[in-house]
Amino acid sequence: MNTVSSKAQAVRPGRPRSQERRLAVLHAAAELALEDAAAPTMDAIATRAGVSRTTLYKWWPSPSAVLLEGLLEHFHESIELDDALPVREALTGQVDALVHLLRDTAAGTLLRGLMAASSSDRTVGEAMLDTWLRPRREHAVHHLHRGIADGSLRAGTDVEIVTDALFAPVYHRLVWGHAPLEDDLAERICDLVWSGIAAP
Amino acid sequence: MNTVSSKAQAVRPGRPRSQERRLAVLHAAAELALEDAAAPTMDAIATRAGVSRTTLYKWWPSPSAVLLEGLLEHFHESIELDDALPVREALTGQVDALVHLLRDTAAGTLLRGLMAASSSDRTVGEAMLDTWLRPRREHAVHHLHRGIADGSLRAGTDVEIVTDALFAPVYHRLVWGHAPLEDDLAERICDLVWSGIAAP
Amino acid sequence: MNTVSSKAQAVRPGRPRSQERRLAVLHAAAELALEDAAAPTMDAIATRAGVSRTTLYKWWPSPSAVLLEGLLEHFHESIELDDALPVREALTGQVDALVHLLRDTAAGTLLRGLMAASSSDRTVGEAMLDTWLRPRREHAVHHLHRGIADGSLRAGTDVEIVTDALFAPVYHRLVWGHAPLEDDLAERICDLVWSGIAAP
Amino acid sequence: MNTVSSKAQAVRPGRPRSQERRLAVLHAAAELALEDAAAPTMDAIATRAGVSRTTLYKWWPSPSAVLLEGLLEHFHESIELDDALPVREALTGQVDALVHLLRDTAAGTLLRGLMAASSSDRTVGEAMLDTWLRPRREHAVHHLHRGIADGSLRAGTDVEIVTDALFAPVYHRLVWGHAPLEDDLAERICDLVWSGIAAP
DNA sequence: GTCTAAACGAGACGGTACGTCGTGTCTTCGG
DNA sequence: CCGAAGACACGACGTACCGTCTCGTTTAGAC
Repeated sequence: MNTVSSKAQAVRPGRPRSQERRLAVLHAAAELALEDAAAPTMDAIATRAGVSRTTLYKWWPSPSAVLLEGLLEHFHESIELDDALPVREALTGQVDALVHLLRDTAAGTLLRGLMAASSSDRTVGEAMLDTWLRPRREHAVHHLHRGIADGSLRAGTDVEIVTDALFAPVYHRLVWGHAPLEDDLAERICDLVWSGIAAP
Repeated sequence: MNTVSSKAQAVRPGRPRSQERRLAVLHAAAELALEDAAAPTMDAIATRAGVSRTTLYKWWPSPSAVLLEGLLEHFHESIELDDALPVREALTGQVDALVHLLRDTAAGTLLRGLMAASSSDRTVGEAMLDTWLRPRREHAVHHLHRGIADGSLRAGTDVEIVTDALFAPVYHRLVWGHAPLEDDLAERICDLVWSGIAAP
Repeated sequence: MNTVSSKAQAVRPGRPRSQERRLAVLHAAAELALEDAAAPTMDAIATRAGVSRTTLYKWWPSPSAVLLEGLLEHFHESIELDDALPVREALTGQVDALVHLLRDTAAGTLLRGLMAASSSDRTVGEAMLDTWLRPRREHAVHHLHRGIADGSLRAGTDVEIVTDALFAPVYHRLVWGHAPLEDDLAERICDLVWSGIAAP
Repeated sequence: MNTVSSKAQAVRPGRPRSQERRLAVLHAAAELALEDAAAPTMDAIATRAGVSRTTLYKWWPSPSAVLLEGLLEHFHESIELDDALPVREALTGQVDALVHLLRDTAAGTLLRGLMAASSSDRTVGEAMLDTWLRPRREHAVHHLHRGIADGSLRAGTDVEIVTDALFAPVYHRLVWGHAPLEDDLAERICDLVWSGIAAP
C-alpha cells in the first residue's frame, strides 16, 4: 500500500485550511440567524466567529451559502431506511421527525431564511433542492414503492402527489404561520392520506 | 333626515391623494418584480412610476408593502361562493384556479418574493395572512362544512388538515420548484384527498 | 376730512393680512434661532408659530428673511444722534451698546446665523448691509466728522478705517469666539483708537 | 543597538490609506467651493474627486471638515517669525499678507464658507480657531511683546485689543463686503494703530 | 532549519440602496 | 384674497451591507 492516500487527495502545499475556523463560522451563522430570525450579514458572521471577512468570502460566496452549509452540518441526521418497519409507520415517522426538527431546533428558522434567499438566488434554491428536499422525498418514494410492492398500498398510487401531500403541509405551516406545528400534526396528515392510498 | 350626505364621507382638508400616482406605483412595482423576478427597490419603483421617492415612503413602509398591495389590486378576483356547485367541484375549482393563477400570471412570482420578504419582515407576513391566505382558506372551510352538512363528507372530517392538504402542495411546488404546476395538479390532489373524506 | 386715508393706501379687496400671525412668526423664528443657535427651518417656524407653511412662503422667501425681519423688529432701538455729547463719549457709547446688544440679547445669535446665511444668499447679505450695518456706520461717521469740524480730532483722520477699527473687533469676537465680549471691551477699543485720532 | 528602525514607525496592519485619493478630495473640494462660491456637497466632492461617497464619510464628518483641511493644505504658507525685521514692518507685513490672501486667492471664499458653517457646527468653529486664527494671532502677539521688550512700544500696550484691531477689519470687510480689501488697507490700519501703541 | 505557498487578519475602497429631512410648489377647501 | 392642511418633487444627508482590493503576518509541510 502506498503512502499516498488512496482517496487521491493531493496534498496541497501551503498552509492548510483551518477546520476550527470553518466550524466557528458555521456556528456563528446559525446562531445569528436564530437570534435575528433573519439572514445574518457577512460582517456579523465574521465578527461573531472571530474571523476576518476576507476568509469568509474566500470560502463562501454569500451569507446563504454559509447558512446552507451550517444547516447541513448540524442536521445531517442519517435518515436511515428501515425496511423492517411497516410502510405507514416509516412514513409517519419521517413526517413526525420533520415536524419536530422544524419546530424544536434551529432548522426551522434556518430553512425559512434559506427559502427566502432562494427566491432571489437561484444557486441557493438548487443547492437546497439537491441536499435537503430531494433526499427526503426519495426516501418517502422508496417506502411508497415498497408498500405498493408488498400489497399494502393500491397499485395506481400517485406517488409524487402523495409525497407532496405528506410533506407540503408541514413546510406550509412553517412558512405562512397560519397554524402551529402541533405534536399530532404528522399523525393527522397521515390519517388523511392513508384513506386515499391504503389497499382496499 | 339630515342634510349631511348619507355617505358621510368627511371631506378631508388639504390636497387629496392622487389616485393616478397610487396606481402608477402599484403597476410599476408589479412590472419590475416580474421583469427581475426579485423584489424591486424603492428607487426603481419610484423612477418607473414617475413618482418621487418621498411619496413612496409616505404611503408604504417598504418595497414589500407596495408589492403586496399591487398583488391584491391586480388579483382580487371575486372568489365568490357558489353553493349551487357540488362540494367537490367547488373545491377542485378553487385549487385549479390557484394553480393557474400562480403559474400563468404575475401572481406566482410576486407571491414568492413576498413570502421571502415575510421571513424577515413580520408585518408583511401578517398582512399576507390576512389579505391572501386566510380568505381563501375560509372559503374552502365553508365548502367543507357544507359537505359535512349535506352528508357528502364524513362527519369527523379534519377540516384544517384537509385545507392544508388541498392548498399546501401548490404553494410547495411554487416555492421549491421540485416539480412543475401541471394542468391536472388540482385534479390529482383532490382525487387523493377525496378518498379520505368522502362519505362511505 | 374724508374717511379715506390721506396716505392714499388703496384699500385692497379680500381678507387683509393678519398682523398677529406676522408677529407670531417673527417671534417663533427668533425663539428657535436662540434655542438651537442655528437657523431654524421653515417648517419649525411654522409649527411653532401655529401658522401654515403656505403662509410663511407667501410673505418671506427664506428662513433668513424671516430672521432678518425679526432682528429688525426687535432691535430697532432708535440710535438717536445726540450731538450734545462729546464725540468720544458718543462713539464709545455706540460701541458699548453694540457689545451689550450682541452679548446680552438675542441679537448676537441671530446676527451670527444671518451672517452665515449671507455667505450663500446674496440678497440676505445686501439686506443686512442696508438695514443693519450701514446705518450704524453712518452714525459713527457723522460723529467723526463732527469731531474733525470742532477740532477735537485730527484733520486728516481716515474715517472709514476708524469706523472699521471701532466696530470690527466686536463682530470679530462674536464670530470667531476667540475671546469674550467683556464689559470694558468698548472702552479698551476706544482707548486704542483715540490715541491715533485725537488732535494733538 | 536594536535592529528596529529608530524612526519606530509602527507598521499598521491592513491596506494603507491612499494619499492620492486624499489629495484629490481636498483639491476637488477647494475647486468646487471656488466655482460655486458655496460649500460643496459631499456628493459633488466625491464625484469630482473620483472617489466614493463612503470613503469621504470615512475620513471627514462633514463637507466643512473637508473644506477646512483643503484650505490648510493649500494655504499653509510658513508664516515664519523674522525677528530681524522691525516690529512695525513685521506686523504690517502680516496684515498685508492676509489682505492679499483673502482677496487674491481661494482662501477668501473658502474662509467665508467655513465661517458660515462654524455658526451651526461647533467642531468646525473650534478647528478653525485652532488651526487658522490662533496661530496667526500668537504670531502677532509675539511681535508685540518683542516691541515692548525693545522699547519701541509702550509698556502698558493692550496686546489682545491691538491684535483684534489689526486683523478684525480685514475679516470684517471680507464678511460684510461693505468696502473692498484695498491694496493699502494694511498700511492704513497699521498707521492708525501705531499712533496708539508707539512709544512716545 | 530554512523555504514556500496558501491561509489569514486588518482595513481601505467603490458601489447600491436605504430611510430621513428640508425646501419649495401645487392643489383643494373654508373664512 | 387670506389662510390651513397636506400631497408632491427634488436634492442632500448619513448609514449599512456588499464584494473587491491590497497590504502584512502567520503557519503547515516540503526540501
